[in-house]
Amino acid sequence: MAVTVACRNCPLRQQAGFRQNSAAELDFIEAMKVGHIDVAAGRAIIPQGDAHPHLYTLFAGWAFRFKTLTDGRRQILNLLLPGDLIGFQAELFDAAVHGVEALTDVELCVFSRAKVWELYRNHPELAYDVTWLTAREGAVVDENLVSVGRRSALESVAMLVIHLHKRLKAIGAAQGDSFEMPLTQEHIADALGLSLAHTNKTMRRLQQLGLFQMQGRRLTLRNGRALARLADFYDQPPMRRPLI
Amino acid sequence: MAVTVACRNCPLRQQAGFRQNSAAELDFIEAMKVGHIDVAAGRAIIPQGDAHPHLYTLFAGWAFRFKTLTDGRRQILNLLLPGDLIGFQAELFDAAVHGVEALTDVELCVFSRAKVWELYRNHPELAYDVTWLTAREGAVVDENLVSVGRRSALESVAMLVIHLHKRLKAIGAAQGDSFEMPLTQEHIADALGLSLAHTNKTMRRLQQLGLFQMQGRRLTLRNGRALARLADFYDQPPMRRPLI
DNA sequence: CGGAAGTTTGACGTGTGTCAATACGAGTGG
DNA sequence: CCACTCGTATTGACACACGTCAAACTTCCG
Repeated sequence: MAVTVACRNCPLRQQAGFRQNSAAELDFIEAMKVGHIDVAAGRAIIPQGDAHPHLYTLFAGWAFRFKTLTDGRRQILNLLLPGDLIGFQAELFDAAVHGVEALTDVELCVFSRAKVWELYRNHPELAYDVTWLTAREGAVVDENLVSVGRRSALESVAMLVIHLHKRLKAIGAAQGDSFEMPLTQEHIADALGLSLAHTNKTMRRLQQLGLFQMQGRRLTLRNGRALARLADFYDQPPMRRPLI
Repeated sequence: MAVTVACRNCPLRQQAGFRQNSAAELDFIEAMKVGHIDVAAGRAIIPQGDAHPHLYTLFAGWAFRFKTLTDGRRQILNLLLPGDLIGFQAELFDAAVHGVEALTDVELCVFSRAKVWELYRNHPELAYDVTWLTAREGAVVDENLVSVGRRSALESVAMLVIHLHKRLKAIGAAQGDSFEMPLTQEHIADALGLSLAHTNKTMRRLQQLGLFQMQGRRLTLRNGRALARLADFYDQPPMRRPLI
């Protein structure tokens, strides 16, 4: 069960990589927040095609955005981690053109759609943050698109592992070179545009090569350098909000 | 040569799908605009990895965002058409993590990065538009990712053709069922994650099936319904800005 | 006319998909 | 504590969509 905390004391804000908000902003955020809900692993947060979604922030757990074709083929667009915004595209457009599903049990902060405009009018710093978060999500999708389109299966999985590790480190959810890994091989396949069987063989090979290791649901990097070389991943400096 | 027009008279604004701006907004936009430049087809608008890019609006012509791996493999992330914003991610992050290249000869409106913050502070409607444009670009990338990851070559090309036609119609750049098509088969291959040879065979096949036709650089839809069925494309209502 | 850029085609190889069987691990109920 | 079950992981045999390579052809343009 979630222990509801005032936004000003939100543990996410303590993390490096989160901007310090002013008192006025925190007041507004708390006024805009209308609830805090739990969603069980595997349940929909926003059904694909839904017309009147809410606006959320992912407080705890993992989720993912996806699209499915009518015959059932599914593409995972990107993974959502604590601190990510959910449902803003649906706010902007008429209906959600993608679905969002909880990957683990998840806690969401619910915000009032009605106050979005007030946010833009009275809190430009927050408006800027919203744009920033939207663009950052886009950058993640871009990177995934390169994997799916131009990397081999081996390279794609290497990229996924190293990229995940980097994101988790940034929010303090990695322990050194290892982290909790709730993704099923089917999720990985759907994220990378691969089949389940081939995903399995590829992960197996990367582990035999000594690049990483899985013990239960915990993934440990064994040779980050080699993974990065394989994935053609040169670390960017972490993304910072430039204004403010 | 471009005939520079005051933003208030910008022909793009006449198109359906563009929001009406207030006089104050138009004043601000004109003050923020610092130039109007031409870029020849094939030249870089923003080099991949550049640190201090400008902020642009695509006024005329086509461009595309892309990423390349160090060994030269290239993935086109999405196509940019008149009215699209260019260089905003680079404004938000430390450096452009992707490149932008002119596909045809292109005209760009150049805007002052220094005034972005003023835009957010004094013109929330415009700030909202910026977020909206960012999210809409994301939606296009999402759709492309589904093609690359989960559609066959035949389906992907069908999707590209029909999606392009839809976007061009929305900005008045299509003539009925046909439009000017500056993409080279190599561009299409790089956008869809295919090889050049296979892209050619696939396009050839779709034409033999009577789904579309190319005469020189002009593409004409011959059976939009069948294309849509192949691509599993159900038309969404056009995206509208909800506020204001 | 010559050359560069783009398109088309064919022969051939392979990375990845498909299908199907088996093994594993964690719950659940007897 | 043992079946049983269900989701997940693993593996092998086989097929095919797509990649690679290479050559010719077509268009355009300086």
